[in-house]
Amino acid sequence: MSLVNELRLKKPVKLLAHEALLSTYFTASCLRKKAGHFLQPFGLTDVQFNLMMLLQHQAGPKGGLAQSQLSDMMLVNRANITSLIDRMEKADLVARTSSPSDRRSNIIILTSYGKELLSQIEPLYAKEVKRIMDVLLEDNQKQLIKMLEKIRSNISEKTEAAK
Amino acid sequence: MSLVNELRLKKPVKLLAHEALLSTYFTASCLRKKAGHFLQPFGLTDVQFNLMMLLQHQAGPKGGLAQSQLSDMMLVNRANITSLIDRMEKADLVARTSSPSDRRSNIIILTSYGKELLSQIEPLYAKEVKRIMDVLLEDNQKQLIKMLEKIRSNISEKTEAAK
DNA sequence: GAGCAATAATACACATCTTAACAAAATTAA
DNA sequence: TTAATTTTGTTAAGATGTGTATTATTGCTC
Repeated sequence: MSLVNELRLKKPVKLLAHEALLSTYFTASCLRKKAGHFLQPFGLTDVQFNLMMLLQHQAGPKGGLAQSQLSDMMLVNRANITSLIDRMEKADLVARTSSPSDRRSNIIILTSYGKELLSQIEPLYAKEVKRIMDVLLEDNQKQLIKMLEKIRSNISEKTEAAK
Repeated sequence: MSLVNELRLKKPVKLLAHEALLSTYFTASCLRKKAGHFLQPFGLTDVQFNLMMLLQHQAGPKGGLAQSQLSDMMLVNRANITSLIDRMEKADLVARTSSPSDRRSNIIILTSYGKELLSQIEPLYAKEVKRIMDVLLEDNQKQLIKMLEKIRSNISEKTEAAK
């Protein structure tokens, strides 16, 4: 089913480039919604899960990531991370620890509950991601990644949020 | 530059399918940010602009679209449209009119200011969309659209928000 | 070393999104 | 036709996103 049908549009999108943009936009929206529903039974949002995955797989040797690193890796504003960590700390998913080398910086780590919960969800999540993406052959997935990369490289403000 | 570099990740994404998902997600995020910055000088957000485009190009013969139609076309919840229209009405971009055939329904139309503003922005917007997407050949854009369509078709809850 | 610019986190105001609960109106069914 | 169901829009609570301003620290420069 095409975008026009899925969105119940009455008329086709005139500009191919615009349809490509809208497709990207709405596909991401669908993926986020799907992730949200998948994670709801575990009491997590997609954003919270992504943050926990970063802590699990991208943390340095000492463990944990600074809030500024998290905002870079999630392409969101720093201000955003503050309230996100507030909520996740309240839910005992992560904890703020102080950095020995920089007193301005908070190093965020997974709590034992956070680790436990993540280890429970992650294999199921990976399986579902594979299921969804495996409508495309591996080569096509690689091609998709390349094409999206080209598009991003052509947007001047791609790192704007990392400020 | 690859996703891993753009997000300053320390380690590669292990699962190809997951990288494809994240690529889609972050590319959409970049496109939205770009649109937001492009529209800021005109006093519009990307969401408001998209809604105005729908009113301009998807309205029925009588002109205007019901809030429920807008929520379908934007893949967002109905509750969302209420406050969005509130803000846009306050900014004199659109107006609520009553439907002659259904007293529950509001038909949303562009104000003359909204029309004027849109006609000013639209050609510039189209030009910029073309500029961004034309890093891909037409055939590649079509292929991208097809691949994303396949992915969406494989997500069970793709129309969930249209409820 | 003193002063200044950059960086990390926070606070605030506001836009956008979700779900759930509600009232009013339209539609379907018995 | 009456009753049950569905649809439309609104409200409220809460999560996520933006930009701007502020505070505390760090690092650079002279």
